[in-house]
Amino acid sequence: MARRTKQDAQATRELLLDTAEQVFMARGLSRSSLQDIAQAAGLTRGAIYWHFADKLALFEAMMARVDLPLEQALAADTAALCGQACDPLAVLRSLALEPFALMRRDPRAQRVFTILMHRAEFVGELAPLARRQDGALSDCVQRMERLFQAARRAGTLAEGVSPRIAATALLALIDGLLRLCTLDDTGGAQRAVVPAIDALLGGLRVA
Amino acid sequence: MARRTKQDAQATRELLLDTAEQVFMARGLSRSSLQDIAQAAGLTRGAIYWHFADKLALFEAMMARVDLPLEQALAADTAALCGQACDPLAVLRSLALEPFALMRRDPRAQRVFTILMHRAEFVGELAPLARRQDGALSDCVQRMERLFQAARRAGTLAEGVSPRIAATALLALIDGLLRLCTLDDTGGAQRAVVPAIDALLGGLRVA
DNA sequence: GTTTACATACAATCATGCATGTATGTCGCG
DNA sequence: CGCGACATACATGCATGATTGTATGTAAAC
Repeated sequence: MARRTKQDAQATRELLLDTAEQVFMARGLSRSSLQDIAQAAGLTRGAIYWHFADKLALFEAMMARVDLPLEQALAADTAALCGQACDPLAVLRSLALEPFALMRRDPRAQRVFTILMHRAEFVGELAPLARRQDGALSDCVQRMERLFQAARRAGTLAEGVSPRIAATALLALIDGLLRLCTLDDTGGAQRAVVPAIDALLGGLRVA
Repeated sequence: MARRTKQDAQATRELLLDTAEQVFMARGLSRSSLQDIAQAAGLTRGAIYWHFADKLALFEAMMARVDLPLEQALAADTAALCGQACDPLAVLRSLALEPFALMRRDPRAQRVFTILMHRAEFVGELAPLARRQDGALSDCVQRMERLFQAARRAGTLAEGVSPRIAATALLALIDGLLRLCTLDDTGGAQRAVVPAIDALLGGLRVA
């Protein structure tokens, strides 16, 4: 095959990313060779090495397609809801539900979440990615912590629990629910998302 | 080197399992070669192939050292606490805290949990292991679901939420907390364990 | 004509599984 | 109680396949 136009090349890049998603999902990150991905895409490794430096760069690009929109959506939501000066716990509820809404409306996000949760070993060469992921997590905790602080000032957060602890608890619940949702395909876990988050926030609210 | 006595061989086996734990922890399951493990243990691959069929069998044996005691502890706890006919939600609280207690008192369990959560891709040849893990999980959910049913009969479970949903929510929280605890070494997540579980159970209790 | 967007070819590195070597424990036998 | 004979608990060596990175070829776009 020969050279295509720039749009074609961009389409090839997206095809590689889409295919990588599915191959990573099916065989796991480490067991997926670049040969597997290229073949599944109907191309050769040459195409991959043209568009990406190596497997790590390919994986990073794949994550970026989902991570960045999610973080933007979270930031936008926070700003919009905080502007209305409503109950901070209500804002937290919306934020907590956002990743699950994203998963439902975007199968690409669902695949990437599944890969992150169950199909990758974040160690060695992937350690920097893990640290970036951790950074996003602690950012998330900090944002939620501020909202819990606001709830404390508004008098809606229970006495005994610190905002930091509350934020960590909520993050853990979201993480666990995401793990369960990406684990079982029956959708049994999805039905527990809203009740679980409501129960936790209810338990964190003043009696 | 030459043949050792049977106790020596057993010690070698344990040494290989201990070493595998640390190597898997450091480099991840797929990036750890049997050569790595043997060398770290001061032995050769021959020793590994003598004691275990392959890497999968080694990994399975490593998990069994932690999984089986945990499940036994959980079953024993359930029986003991249920025998006292106290509040089912209190029993659930004890059960939920058990894995974290195990992690604190057994660094081996902590390493294995970390490997399970962050250092392995449960797909392909590891899929049967994932399914066994899922089985244990759904067993856990069923056990918790029965306790929530008891709470419903005792009138302590909130009206709106089904026992199944409540059990799934609690499992998700435990899973997420375990993930956070095995992720950060600062111990910040550990301080959130008890408040988080109490908050969720509080939110699931009648007002 | 030059650059782009790939395909193809090649060399090097590993990890695995197995086959074989080997020294020592263990046990039966006289 | 000594002494083969066999089994055990590894170490070593080798063949094979898989994967990676890179170097080079090539046809079309610009």
